[in-house]
Amino acid sequence: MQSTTSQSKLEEAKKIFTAYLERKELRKTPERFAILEEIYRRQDHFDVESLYISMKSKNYRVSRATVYNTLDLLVECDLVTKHQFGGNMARYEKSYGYRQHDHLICLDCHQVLEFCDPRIQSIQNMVGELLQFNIKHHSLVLYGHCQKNECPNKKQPAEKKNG
Amino acid sequence: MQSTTSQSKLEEAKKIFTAYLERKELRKTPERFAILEEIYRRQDHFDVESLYISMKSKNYRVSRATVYNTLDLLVECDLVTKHQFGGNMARYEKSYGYRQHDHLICLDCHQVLEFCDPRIQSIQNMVGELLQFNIKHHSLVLYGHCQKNECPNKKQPAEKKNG
DNA sequence: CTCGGTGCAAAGCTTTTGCATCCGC
DNA sequence: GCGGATGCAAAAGCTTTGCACCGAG
Repeated sequence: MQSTTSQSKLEEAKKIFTAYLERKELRKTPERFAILEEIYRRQDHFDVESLYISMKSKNYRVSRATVYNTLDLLVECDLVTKHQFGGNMARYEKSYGYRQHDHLICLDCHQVLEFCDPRIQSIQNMVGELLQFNIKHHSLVLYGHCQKNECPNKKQPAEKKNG
Repeated sequence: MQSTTSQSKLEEAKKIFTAYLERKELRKTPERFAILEEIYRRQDHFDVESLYISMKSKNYRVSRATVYNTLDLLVECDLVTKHQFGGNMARYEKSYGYRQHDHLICLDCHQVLEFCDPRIQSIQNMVGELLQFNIKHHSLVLYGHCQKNECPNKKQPAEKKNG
């Protein structure tokens, strides 16, 4: 049962993006749609540079400026989500047709896992009510040590003083 | 009943920092303690530049390099917490003797509010158990529109198409 | 044809690094 | 006095901006 395949999500996303561009009276340039396609082909939490590189490596002629500009548009129409996972560089992921989720990041190998918990929505509602905020979105990230063998710091570094 | 005043928190923090420096065999330089004091005097969620500027304006001779270096040490011994609230620049706040809390940020005026909810701890525990992670800390930030009069975008811009 | 969008490179900002000097231990 | 820590400035890394050209409407 794949009622919504990766491909159909891309098609839906294109329609949404088109409608958004029309509503804002922005131009439907090939670069904008190429970037949207590249993003929906990806599965990871990517940064701007890696998206730029992967388009360049396919001989697509784009500039970083356009990638940044288009990402802003895609974030604004909710087709892409932007994250600040702690480094100095933003990370992005496609978000149309994917369940709302939060993230878990390994402090050692930096892998990113996803999880869902309905309580976050309740907290969001409750706090918004309590503090009189009209909450639009949230960011929850848990940081810890994973237990994979590939992970560089698998064994907890046991508090060594000077021996 | 102010069993722990702001002043006594600073004193406690100094002891913890001293112990930490000794344990790590690092030097107890005046700059390090001056930075700790300045941080514990502050009440806001500050960035490096504003901490640096406020020390400079008091004619204290410090460099950004030392501020960055010391902040790393303070974060490592849990006297200061580092946040990435979405911009490209990190924000910090003192954390010794203050209750664990999360943040709510106005998308318009960027004010930062704090709130507590015990359910976050449960989520953290549950997810760590489920995904086999040894979770060390988390970051939950809610973004929304506040309802203060001072706020620049007080009135919600009602989806205007073209007229 | 218009003027918004693009590519490229330069500039901007935050953070890190190199090196001579300084001072805690 | 030794070697870690500091101050300063230069460099690095991510993002934004300026400008001439291009192409969507």
